[in-house]
Amino acid sequence: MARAATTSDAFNAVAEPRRREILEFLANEERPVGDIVLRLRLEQPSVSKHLRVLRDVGLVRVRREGRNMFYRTNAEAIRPLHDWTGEFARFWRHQLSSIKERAEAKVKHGQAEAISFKEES
Amino acid sequence: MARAATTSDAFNAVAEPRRREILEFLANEERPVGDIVLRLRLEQPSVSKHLRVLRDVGLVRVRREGRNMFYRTNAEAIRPLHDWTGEFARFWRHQLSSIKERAEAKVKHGQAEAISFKEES
DNA sequence: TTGACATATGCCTATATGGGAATGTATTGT
DNA sequence: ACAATACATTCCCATATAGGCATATGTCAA
Repeated sequence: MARAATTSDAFNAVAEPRRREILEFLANEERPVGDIVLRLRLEQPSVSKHLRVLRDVGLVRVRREGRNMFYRTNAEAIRPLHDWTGEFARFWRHQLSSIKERAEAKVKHGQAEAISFKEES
Repeated sequence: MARAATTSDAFNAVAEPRRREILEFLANEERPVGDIVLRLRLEQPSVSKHLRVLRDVGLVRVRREGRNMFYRTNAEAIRPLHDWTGEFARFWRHQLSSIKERAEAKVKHGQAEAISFKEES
Protein backbone atom coordinates (compact mmCIF):
# COMPACT_ATOMS: atom_id res chain seq x y z
CA MET A 1 0.00 0.00 0.00
CA ALA A 2 0.97 3.58 -0.42
CA ARG A 3 0.89 6.39 2.06
CA ALA A 4 -2.41 7.45 3.55
CA ALA A 5 -4.18 10.15 1.58
CA THR A 6 -3.42 13.73 2.45
CA THR A 7 -7.15 14.14 2.87
CA SER A 8 -7.46 11.28 5.32
CA ASP A 9 -7.04 13.51 8.35
CA ALA A 10 -5.56 16.74 9.66
CA PHE A 11 -2.27 15.05 10.48
CA ASN A 12 -1.68 14.16 6.87
CA ALA A 13 -2.96 17.48 5.58
CA VAL A 14 -0.58 19.58 7.68
CA ALA A 15 2.40 17.42 6.82
CA GLU A 16 2.84 19.55 3.72
CA PRO A 17 4.84 22.73 4.55
CA ARG A 18 2.96 24.87 2.04
CA ARG A 19 -0.31 23.95 3.58
CA ARG A 20 0.97 24.93 6.99
CA GLU A 21 1.95 28.29 5.56
CA ILE A 22 -1.50 28.70 4.12
CA LEU A 23 -3.07 27.92 7.47
CA GLU A 24 -0.87 30.49 9.16
CA PHE A 25 -1.73 33.08 6.55
CA LEU A 26 -5.44 32.45 6.88
CA ALA A 27 -5.48 32.28 10.65
CA ASN A 28 -6.16 35.93 11.30
CA GLU A 29 -8.57 36.72 8.54
CA GLU A 30 -10.15 35.31 5.45
CA ARG A 31 -8.41 35.90 2.14
CA PRO A 32 -9.15 35.35 -1.52
CA VAL A 33 -7.07 32.78 -3.38
CA GLY A 34 -5.19 35.47 -5.24
CA ASP A 35 -3.75 36.81 -2.00
CA ILE A 36 -2.42 33.40 -1.10
CA VAL A 37 -0.85 33.06 -4.50
CA LEU A 38 0.95 36.36 -4.07
CA ARG A 39 1.99 35.58 -0.55
CA LEU A 40 3.33 32.07 -1.07
CA ARG A 41 4.53 32.69 -4.60
CA LEU A 42 3.02 29.51 -5.87
CA GLU A 43 1.13 28.88 -9.07
CA GLN A 44 -2.56 29.47 -8.68
CA PRO A 45 -3.50 25.85 -9.48
CA SER A 46 -1.17 24.63 -6.77
CA VAL A 47 -2.79 26.89 -4.24
CA SER A 48 -6.24 25.76 -5.28
CA LYS A 49 -5.22 22.16 -4.89
CA HIS A 50 -3.75 22.73 -1.45
CA LEU A 51 -6.90 24.55 -0.45
CA ARG A 52 -8.92 21.63 -1.70
CA VAL A 53 -7.06 19.29 0.61
CA LEU A 54 -7.40 21.64 3.56
CA ARG A 55 -11.06 22.02 2.81
CA ASP A 56 -11.64 18.29 2.64
CA VAL A 57 -10.34 17.78 6.14
CA GLY A 58 -12.11 20.85 7.49
CA LEU A 59 -8.99 22.88 8.14
CA VAL A 60 -10.32 25.81 6.16
CA ARG A 61 -13.74 27.19 5.40
CA VAL A 62 -14.72 29.01 2.28
CA ARG A 63 -17.21 31.63 1.28
CA ARG A 64 -17.93 32.97 -2.16
CA GLU A 65 -18.23 36.66 -2.81
CA GLY A 66 -18.67 37.42 -6.45
CA ARG A 67 -15.72 36.05 -8.34
CA ASN A 68 -13.71 35.64 -5.19
CA MET A 69 -13.49 32.69 -2.87
CA PHE A 70 -12.60 33.77 0.65
CA TYR A 71 -10.82 31.16 2.67
CA ARG A 72 -10.10 31.18 6.35
CA THR A 73 -8.50 28.77 8.77
CA ASN A 74 -10.80 26.71 10.93
CA ALA A 75 -8.70 26.51 14.06
CA GLU A 76 -11.01 23.95 15.63
CA ALA A 77 -9.74 21.36 13.21
CA ILE A 78 -6.20 21.86 14.46
CA ARG A 79 -7.19 21.21 18.02
CA PRO A 80 -6.98 17.41 17.82
CA LEU A 81 -3.34 17.73 16.80
CA HIS A 82 -2.64 20.01 19.70
CA ASP A 83 -4.39 17.63 22.05
CA TRP A 84 -2.53 14.60 20.78
CA THR A 85 0.87 16.22 20.98
CA GLY A 86 -0.07 17.60 24.36
CA GLU A 87 -0.30 14.08 25.72
CA PHE A 88 3.48 14.00 25.57
CA ALA A 89 3.99 17.22 27.46
CA ARG A 90 4.44 15.51 30.79
CA PHE A 91 7.25 13.50 29.26
CA TRP A 92 9.23 16.32 27.79
CA ARG A 93 9.06 17.95 31.18
CA HIS A 94 10.34 15.00 33.17
CA GLN A 95 12.52 13.31 30.63
CA LEU A 96 16.21 13.95 30.37
CA SER A 97 16.64 13.26 26.71
CA SER A 98 20.36 12.89 26.34
CA ILE A 99 23.60 14.51 27.27
CA LYS A 100 24.03 15.65 23.74
CA GLU A 101 20.65 17.32 23.65
CA ARG A 102 21.25 19.09 26.89
CA ALA A 103 24.43 20.49 25.49
CA GLU A 104 22.64 21.66 22.37
CA ALA A 105 19.90 23.23 24.42
CA LYS A 106 22.43 25.31 26.24
CA VAL A 107 24.08 26.46 23.06
CA LYS A 108 21.03 27.44 21.08
CA HIS A 109 19.04 28.75 23.93
CA GLY A 110 17.26 31.38 21.88
CA GLN A 111 15.89 28.99 19.29
CA ALA A 112 12.40 28.88 20.71
CA GLU A 113 10.85 27.67 17.46
CA ALA A 114 8.21 30.34 17.61
CA ILE A 115 6.00 30.75 14.62
CA SER A 116 4.96 34.24 13.78
CA PHE A 117 1.76 35.05 12.00
CA LYS A 118 2.47 38.12 9.99
CA GLU A 119 -0.48 40.33 9.39
CA GLU A 120 0.37 42.07 6.15
CA SER A 121 3.31 42.59 3.94
CA MET B 1 7.35 16.43 -7.40
CA ALA B 2 6.07 13.89 -5.01
CA ARG B 3 5.18 14.22 -1.40
CA ALA B 4 7.88 15.22 1.05
CA ALA B 5 9.73 12.31 2.60
CA THR B 6 8.32 10.87 5.79
CA THR B 7 11.73 11.46 7.26
CA SER B 8 11.81 15.12 6.32
CA ASP B 9 10.39 16.26 9.65
CA ALA B 10 8.24 15.27 12.60
CA PHE B 11 5.09 16.49 10.86
CA ASN B 12 5.51 13.98 8.07
CA ALA B 13 6.62 11.23 10.39
CA VAL B 14 3.56 11.39 12.63
CA ALA B 15 1.19 11.57 9.69
CA GLU B 16 1.22 7.78 9.64
CA PRO B 17 -1.31 6.38 12.16
CA ARG B 18 0.81 3.37 13.00
CA ARG B 19 3.73 5.56 13.89
CA ARG B 20 1.55 7.57 16.20
CA GLU B 21 0.51 4.36 17.91
CA ILE B 22 4.11 3.39 18.30
CA LEU B 23 4.94 6.74 19.85
CA GLU B 24 2.08 6.34 22.30
CA PHE B 25 3.19 2.86 23.21
CA LEU B 26 6.77 3.94 23.78
CA ALA B 27 5.94 7.09 25.68
CA ASN B 28 5.95 5.60 29.15
CA GLU B 29 8.80 3.18 28.90
CA GLU B 30 11.25 1.70 26.49
CA ARG B 31 10.29 -1.51 24.73
CA PRO B 32 11.96 -4.04 22.49
CA VAL B 33 10.74 -4.33 18.91
CA GLY B 34 9.04 -7.60 19.61
CA ASP B 35 6.69 -5.96 22.09
CA ILE B 36 5.64 -3.43 19.51
CA VAL B 37 5.00 -6.17 17.00
CA LEU B 38 2.73 -7.96 19.45
CA ARG B 39 0.98 -4.78 20.46
CA LEU B 40 0.29 -3.35 17.04
CA ARG B 41 -0.11 -6.71 15.33
CA LEU B 42 2.07 -5.70 12.44
CA GLU B 43 4.74 -7.67 10.67
CA GLN B 44 8.12 -7.25 12.25
CA PRO B 45 9.70 -5.68 9.15
CA SER B 46 6.95 -3.07 9.07
CA VAL B 47 7.59 -2.14 12.65
CA SER B 48 11.31 -1.91 12.04
CA LYS B 49 10.73 0.36 9.09
CA HIS B 50 8.41 2.61 11.03
CA LEU B 51 10.95 2.77 13.81
CA ARG B 52 13.58 3.70 11.30
CA VAL B 53 11.54 6.68 10.18
CA LEU B 54 10.84 7.75 13.74
CA ARG B 55 14.51 7.38 14.54
CA ASP B 56 15.59 9.45 11.58
CA VAL B 57 13.55 12.41 12.73
CA GLY B 58 14.53 11.98 16.36
CA LEU B 59 11.11 10.93 17.58
CA VAL B 60 12.49 7.81 19.22
CA ARG B 61 15.77 6.81 20.74
CA VAL B 62 17.22 3.35 20.78
CA ARG B 63 19.51 1.34 22.98
CA ARG B 64 20.85 -2.11 22.37
CA GLU B 65 20.83 -4.73 25.07
CA GLY B 66 21.99 -8.05 23.84
CA ARG B 67 19.79 -9.13 20.98
CA ASN B 68 17.16 -6.62 21.85
CA MET B 69 16.78 -3.06 20.69
CA PHE B 70 14.96 -0.98 23.24
CA TYR B 71 13.09 1.97 21.79
CA ARG B 72 11.51 4.84 23.61
CA THR B 73 9.73 7.98 22.57
CA ASN B 74 11.68 11.20 22.63
CA ALA B 75 8.95 13.60 23.63
CA GLU B 76 11.12 16.62 22.96
CA ALA B 77 10.81 16.00 19.24
CA ILE B 78 7.04 16.28 19.46
CA ARG B 79 7.22 19.66 21.08
CA PRO B 80 7.56 21.67 17.86
CA LEU B 81 4.26 20.21 16.70
CA HIS B 82 2.62 21.13 19.94
CA ASP B 83 4.02 24.62 19.69
CA TRP B 84 2.92 25.10 16.11
CA THR B 85 -0.61 23.90 16.71
CA GLY B 86 -0.69 25.95 19.88
CA GLU B 87 -0.36 29.13 17.85
CA PHE B 88 -3.94 28.55 16.76
CA ALA B 89 -5.30 28.18 20.27
CA ARG B 90 -6.29 31.81 20.51
CA PHE B 91 -8.37 31.33 17.39
CA TRP B 92 -10.28 28.28 18.44
CA ARG B 93 -11.09 30.12 21.60
CA HIS B 94 -12.55 33.11 19.83
CA GLN B 95 -13.80 31.56 16.65
CA LEU B 96 -17.30 30.24 16.26
CA SER B 97 -16.78 27.19 14.16
CA SER B 98 -20.28 26.09 13.35
CA ILE B 99 -23.78 27.42 13.20
CA LYS B 100 -24.74 25.12 16.01
CA GLU B 101 -22.01 26.47 18.22
CA ARG B 102 -22.88 30.00 17.31
CA ALA B 103 -26.46 29.43 18.31
CA GLU B 104 -25.38 27.99 21.64
CA ALA B 105 -23.00 30.84 22.23
CA LYS B 106 -25.67 33.41 21.58
CA VAL B 107 -28.04 31.73 23.95
CA LYS B 108 -25.47 31.48 26.67
CA HIS B 109 -23.69 34.77 26.48
CA GLY B 110 -25.29 36.85 23.80
CA GLN B 111 -21.77 37.20 22.46
CA ALA B 112 -21.18 38.99 19.19
CA GLU B 113 -19.06 37.76 16.34
CA ALA B 114 -15.45 38.25 17.36
CA ILE B 115 -13.78 37.85 14.02
CA SER B 116 -13.79 40.70 11.59
CA PHE B 117 -13.94 39.74 7.96
CA LYS B 118 -12.03 42.59 6.47
CA GLU B 119 -11.79 43.08 2.76
CA GLU B 120 -8.74 44.17 0.90
CA SER B 121 -8.00 45.42 -2.57
C1' DT C 1 31.13 -23.43 14.88
C1' DT C 2 26.39 -24.06 14.62
C1' DG C 3 21.78 -22.87 15.53
C1' DA C 4 18.26 -20.08 17.47
C1' DC C 5 16.67 -15.64 18.25
C1' DA C 6 15.93 -10.47 17.49
C1' DT C 7 16.00 -7.03 14.38
C1' DA C 8 17.22 -4.61 10.03
C1' DT C 9 17.36 -4.15 5.18
C1' DG C 10 16.43 -5.06 0.27
C1' DC C 11 13.18 -5.89 -3.42
C1' DC C 12 8.68 -5.51 -5.49
C1' DT C 13 4.19 -3.31 -6.46
C1' DA C 14 0.02 -0.56 -6.20
C1' DT C 15 -1.06 3.96 -5.01
C1' DA C 16 -1.07 8.83 -4.00
C1' DT C 17 1.31 12.77 -4.45
C1' DG C 18 2.84 17.95 -5.89
C1' DG C 19 4.17 20.76 -9.56
C1' DG C 20 3.53 22.40 -14.36
C1' DA C 21 0.66 23.22 -18.24
C1' DA C 22 -3.72 23.39 -20.29
C1' DT C 23 -8.41 23.72 -19.88
C1' DG C 24 -12.99 24.17 -17.60
C1' DT C 25 -16.36 26.91 -14.86
C1' DA C 26 -18.52 30.75 -12.60
C1' DT C 27 -19.24 35.67 -12.23
C1' DT C 28 -18.90 40.47 -13.48
C1' DG C 29 -18.64 44.44 -16.56
C1' DT C 30 -19.63 46.50 -21.02
C1' DA D 1 -23.45 38.16 -26.14
C1' DC D 2 -18.68 38.70 -25.28
C1' DA D 3 -14.42 39.51 -22.99
C1' DA D 4 -12.07 39.63 -18.72
C1' DT D 5 -11.37 38.05 -14.14
C1' DA D 6 -10.94 34.55 -10.37
C1' DC D 7 -10.67 29.85 -9.30
C1' DA D 8 -11.08 24.90 -9.96
C1' DT D 9 -10.10 20.75 -12.31
C1' DT D 10 -7.72 17.53 -15.38
C1' DC D 11 -3.77 15.32 -17.35
C1' DC D 12 1.04 14.04 -17.17
C1' DC D 13 5.09 12.53 -14.62
C1' DA D 14 8.87 11.78 -11.33
C1' DT D 15 8.99 10.26 -6.72
C1' DA D 16 8.16 8.19 -2.27
C1' DT D 17 5.81 5.59 0.05
C1' DA D 18 3.70 0.98 3.16
C1' DG D 19 3.07 -3.67 3.17
C1' DG D 20 4.46 -8.47 1.93
C1' DC D 21 8.18 -11.42 1.40
C1' DA D 22 12.87 -12.90 1.39
C1' DT D 23 17.23 -12.25 3.18
C1' DA D 24 21.02 -10.14 5.75
C1' DT D 25 23.08 -8.74 10.15
C1' DG D 26 24.06 -9.13 14.94
C1' DT D 27 24.06 -11.56 19.44
C1' DC D 28 23.84 -15.30 22.55
C1' DA D 29 24.01 -20.25 23.94
C1' DA D 30 25.65 -24.86 23.57
